Amino acid sequence: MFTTKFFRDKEGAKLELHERLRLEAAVSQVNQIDGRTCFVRSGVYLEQSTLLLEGFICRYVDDKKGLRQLVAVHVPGDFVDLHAYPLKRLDHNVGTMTPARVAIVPHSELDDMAHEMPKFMRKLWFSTLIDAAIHRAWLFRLGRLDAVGRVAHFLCEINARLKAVDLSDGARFELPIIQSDIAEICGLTNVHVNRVMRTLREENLCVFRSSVVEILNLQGLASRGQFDPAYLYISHVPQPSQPTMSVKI
Amino acid sequence: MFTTKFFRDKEGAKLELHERLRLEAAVSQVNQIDGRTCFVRSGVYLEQSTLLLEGFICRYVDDKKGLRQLVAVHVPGDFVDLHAYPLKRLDHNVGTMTPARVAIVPHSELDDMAHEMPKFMRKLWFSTLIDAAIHRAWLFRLGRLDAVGRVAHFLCEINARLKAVDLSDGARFELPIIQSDIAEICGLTNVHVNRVMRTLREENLCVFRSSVVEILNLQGLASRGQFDPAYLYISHVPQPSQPTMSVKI
DNA sequence: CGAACGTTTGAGATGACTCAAGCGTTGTGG
DNA sequence: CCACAACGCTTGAGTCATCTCAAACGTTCG
Repeated sequence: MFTTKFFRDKEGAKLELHERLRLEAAVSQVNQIDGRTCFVRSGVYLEQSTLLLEGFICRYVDDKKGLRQLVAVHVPGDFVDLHAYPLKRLDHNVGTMTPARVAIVPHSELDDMAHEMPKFMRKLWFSTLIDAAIHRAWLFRLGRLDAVGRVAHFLCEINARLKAVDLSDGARFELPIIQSDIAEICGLTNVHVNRVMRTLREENLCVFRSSVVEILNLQGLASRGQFDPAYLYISHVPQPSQPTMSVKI
Repeated sequence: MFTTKFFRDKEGAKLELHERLRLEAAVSQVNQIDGRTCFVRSGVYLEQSTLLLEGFICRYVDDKKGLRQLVAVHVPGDFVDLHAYPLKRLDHNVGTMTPARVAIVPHSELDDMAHEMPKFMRKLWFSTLIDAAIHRAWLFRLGRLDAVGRVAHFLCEINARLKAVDLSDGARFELPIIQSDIAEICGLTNVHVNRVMRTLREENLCVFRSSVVEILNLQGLASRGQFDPAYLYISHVPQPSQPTMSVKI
């Protein structure tokens, strides 16, 4: 089933079975895409959106020197460019980070579903708002955290999101990306990301080797990255057993 | 009329007159709020949203030292926390930057409008997606620009947004905020923002004094901040140069 | 007039960057 | 099956942007 991961564990907005089935039926095709391939260009008119089934996809903006800033990373179950349904043209590019399997949903099908199931539309809207909430967490990360904190925050986020779709056991998961990807996510250079990873290793917080992330001290890593998963709106997340660090303001 | 500025000039999603009138009718009250006041706290259950009529409002996240990262700035005409309609609880705080006049719209009214005018709901969705697009531009700003670029980018954005609601003549506008606000927006210290403002002044790009921004060289400022207004989805903005066609990243 | 607040400037510290080189792994073609 | 190229990781040394701390200055307002 294509949609088993979509909206899994979303607080207050789970999909009904009939919604899930209708969405399944709306899938026009399933594609395999090579790794590191851009498949949606900024500014192009779109009539379909992409549900990610397997692999990792990112959204990014190019600067004038050709460097990239990633603005989102997507994990299986994410409706990657659902916002293209109302927007029609995106302000950024979308590409795979790894080989990926995706399900294509034509916007015309979403139109039909909007008539049939207005409540479902609300849930799709909700889904795009979670992406926006993640953007805000990323803004906090870039604006207020130092290099180690940024990487720690990112790893905590991905761990939480992968756990929600059973792709992390809560402390260990596959993440087939390279250090320069993390640099493009965290607004750092790849050289510095390398030093950050060493720091995380030396502080026994986290190890990232051969595409596997192993979190050795989840609470410590979360504290280092000031990570609070509330913005992910995942059900049953034990609320931030807050890092016990009272700090004088 | 409360809604004259809302969705003004939005590309491909202008409001019909009857939609505008219905929204007017949905306003339950109009409030005046003091400057620098938080009026929506992160995590609190909400049953209404806020349309900004006059003044400036921001959304922000606190870090553990009590420092703030602004994640959005709103200008008159913005439906500030419309995303609270589907989300119900926000992941951030909302507060005024200046004294502000706001119109309150109960979510129950939006429910009614959803039944009466499904197309209007689509436009509200669209509106929240523009906020997300702005988040992405801010991510680019923080991740890829240096201090001068960040401030330049921000000033270009505010200029463009204020111009769309007739609060900038395209080069000069009131912005009653202080340098530390810009610091909290751009992920810098207020001391450094001060030096950046001097640089912009010395390079004859822009002057910011007594709450007035005067852009002396719009093109130069945009170039310094790598600003491309496409993400604002404003009608009749001269479209940017389009992307290249290579596919492999 | 004085207090509060915001701006400006200086000097020194530091975190992240740049450039450069070496190392390890993987995949491939001779 | 080895050699080598390509790629990613690691480390070092020097530079630079931004931060921190500190002080002075300007403006507003009670």
